Amino acid sequence: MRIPIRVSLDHPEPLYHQIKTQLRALIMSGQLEQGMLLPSIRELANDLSCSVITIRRVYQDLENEGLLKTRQGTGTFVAHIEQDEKEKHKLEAVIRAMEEAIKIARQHQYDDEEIQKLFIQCLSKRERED
Amino acid sequence: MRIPIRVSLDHPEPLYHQIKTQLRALIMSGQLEQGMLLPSIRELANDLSCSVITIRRVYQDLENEGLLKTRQGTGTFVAHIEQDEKEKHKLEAVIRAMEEAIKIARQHQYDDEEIQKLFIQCLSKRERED
DNA sequence: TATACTGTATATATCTATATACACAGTATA
DNA sequence: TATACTGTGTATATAGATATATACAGTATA
Repeated sequence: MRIPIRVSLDHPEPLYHQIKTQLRALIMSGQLEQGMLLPSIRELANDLSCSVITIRRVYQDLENEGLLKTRQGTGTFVAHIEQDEKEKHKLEAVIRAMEEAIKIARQHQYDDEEIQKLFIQCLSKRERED
Repeated sequence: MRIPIRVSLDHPEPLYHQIKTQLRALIMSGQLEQGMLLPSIRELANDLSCSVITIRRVYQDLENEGLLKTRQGTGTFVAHIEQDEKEKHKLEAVIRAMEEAIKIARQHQYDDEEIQKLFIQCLSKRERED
């Protein structure tokens, strides 16, 4: 299976962090099921055009968080996570992102009415992913 | 004058980039007027509990963008920027932040209706800044 | 038991952030 | 008008984080 992760190099956020955040989202949202075998570090590194070491760091970090199980020579698997924990993570991640957007809008002196209007515009013009 | 900039160390975004983005917002939103003398690099570094070099990099980067003018021995000043350019930057920055939030919400399998509802909730519960 | 796949460890380059020492501009005052 | 002082930005050297290539070790299986 091909993992739908997108990274951007001109982003200020470190590469390993972008990948880690997106992979965590895929697991916590249930798009990757418990027990599933992930692509090998080499395969994913090749997909994302980055180094094997970067992917390894991501897998290792997520294993330390309890989201993955890795066995040398065999591969890396999605661990079991309680449904409660998944729901909690999802909501927190989304709210954090929204509060960040609101913070930036307010920094630019937009008032709440304008912010809401702009957001609904952004939401309705759905762009395609290629 | 004290510049209202907030940084967080546990953020994945580099320090100089956080500061640069916020200072740019203050200039582009008109909160810092043309010709205004900014705090010295030492003063701002002390305010934000970071190194003088980090602030220097921010001032230098923004000077290269044409937002600041700096004179050795004298200080760093806000440059003149066309109103059109300011408006353009403001809108782009805010829309970028909102699209990022929407992207994350969709990654977590929220549908547009839920996203809008959550956003309005976040917007209405205005938290105080200390 | 080859061999081709997994993850792992070591060494190197670049980016981020810092401390320290230096050079330039303005101002008070002897 | 010298001169000392305080403020400004600037340059060099160092430590840590991030990303890489390359070589190493464990596991499955033909």
